[in-house]
Amino acid sequence: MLQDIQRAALDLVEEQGLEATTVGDIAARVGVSERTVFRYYPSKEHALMPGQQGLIDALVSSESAHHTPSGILEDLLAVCRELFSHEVEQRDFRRISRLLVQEPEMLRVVTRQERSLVEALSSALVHRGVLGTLQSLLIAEIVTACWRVAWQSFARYEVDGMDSDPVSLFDQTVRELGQLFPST
Amino acid sequence: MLQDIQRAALDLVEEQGLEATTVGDIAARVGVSERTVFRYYPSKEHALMPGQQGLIDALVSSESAHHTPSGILEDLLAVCRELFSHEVEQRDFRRISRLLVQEPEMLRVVTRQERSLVEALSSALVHRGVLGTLQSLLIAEIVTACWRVAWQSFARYEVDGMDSDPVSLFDQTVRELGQLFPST
DNA sequence: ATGAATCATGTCATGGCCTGACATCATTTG
DNA sequence: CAAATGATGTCAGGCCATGACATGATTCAT
Repeated sequence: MLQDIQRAALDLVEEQGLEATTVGDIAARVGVSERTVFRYYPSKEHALMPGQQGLIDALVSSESAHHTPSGILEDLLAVCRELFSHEVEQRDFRRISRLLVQEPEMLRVVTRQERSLVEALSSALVHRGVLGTLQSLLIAEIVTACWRVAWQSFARYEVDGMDSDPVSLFDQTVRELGQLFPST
Repeated sequence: MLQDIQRAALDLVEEQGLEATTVGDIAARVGVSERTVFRYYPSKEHALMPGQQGLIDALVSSESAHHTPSGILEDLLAVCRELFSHEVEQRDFRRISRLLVQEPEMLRVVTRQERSLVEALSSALVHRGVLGTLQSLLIAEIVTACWRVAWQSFARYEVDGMDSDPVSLFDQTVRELGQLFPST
């Protein structure tokens, strides 16, 4: 049912656009009542976007042998890289990616939901006891930003019909990030 | 009127919390109709948060003598640093800062609005012709993240009743950021 | 000063999102 | 078989947001 609703939601947004798609439409498409949609998803946004719980879990539960901010960041980005390559295989990841570009509002939905990621990750980092609050917050923001930028780049390629290797796209993002801070 | 509404909105959120404060409450407090509130602000969120148009304008219109990604980032962060110190002088900046910590949902409001900043800045950077799309996007995300982290840190100090120098807080954020990418 | 145009505001209606309360039906379980 | 459980529908209501239109004030040209 969860998937039925999400599929219907994505179908409808592709057909009619985001703004024109109401929860009632989605419910009707699935053949359930509007109320039922809200039983499965806390909001219309969540029905459209599966959320990043997998990413959150992976990052929060990841271990790091390093004890420096830069080492920890590196490990977290490695986790992202790994997960990103798997995500692409998910059935609806590409559809959502295309919507990210075609419906600007979708990116806001994503960004809003990613707050949970930043909050969970930063507090998990603080909890490890190695990093300060500011460092943890900063790292969580950077990791999230990387994920979003890589994803958005991937999405652009998808829409343009170009084939792209998600992993190398992620690597490129991280590489560009590193180049922003030259070794002086 | 713009300020009247915002003040009333902030007053009410401080008194009753964010969730309990309706647009009707705000309108009643100011003595206008609900409809009028929406004439001045496109949404309840905007009434609470003045938006970052000043920051957007400053960043987008800033000039940079540098032609490397790292140089441009450095200049953009300098603009932020400058603006940040001014923002703190604004009458309601501290109030909003406190709400950022006390009402978690407020941070989501901010984050959502900051999408405009990322979009405007990244497309402005692309337009300068020096940076690629991915680089521009990445820089815009980093700049925004820095602003948010510095602001959030400032807000935490505010709530804890500690005095803090916003500029040195911003500097610290940038410094920590740099340390995430060790010169190898 | 007058009449028209403009502007700010209010009122009303509507639609979409979301939640709580309760009824209903099917499934499971003892 | 009967009770408990769970999934779903129905209904009511509140809040956010927008469009259409009326009204009163202000401005401005004559």
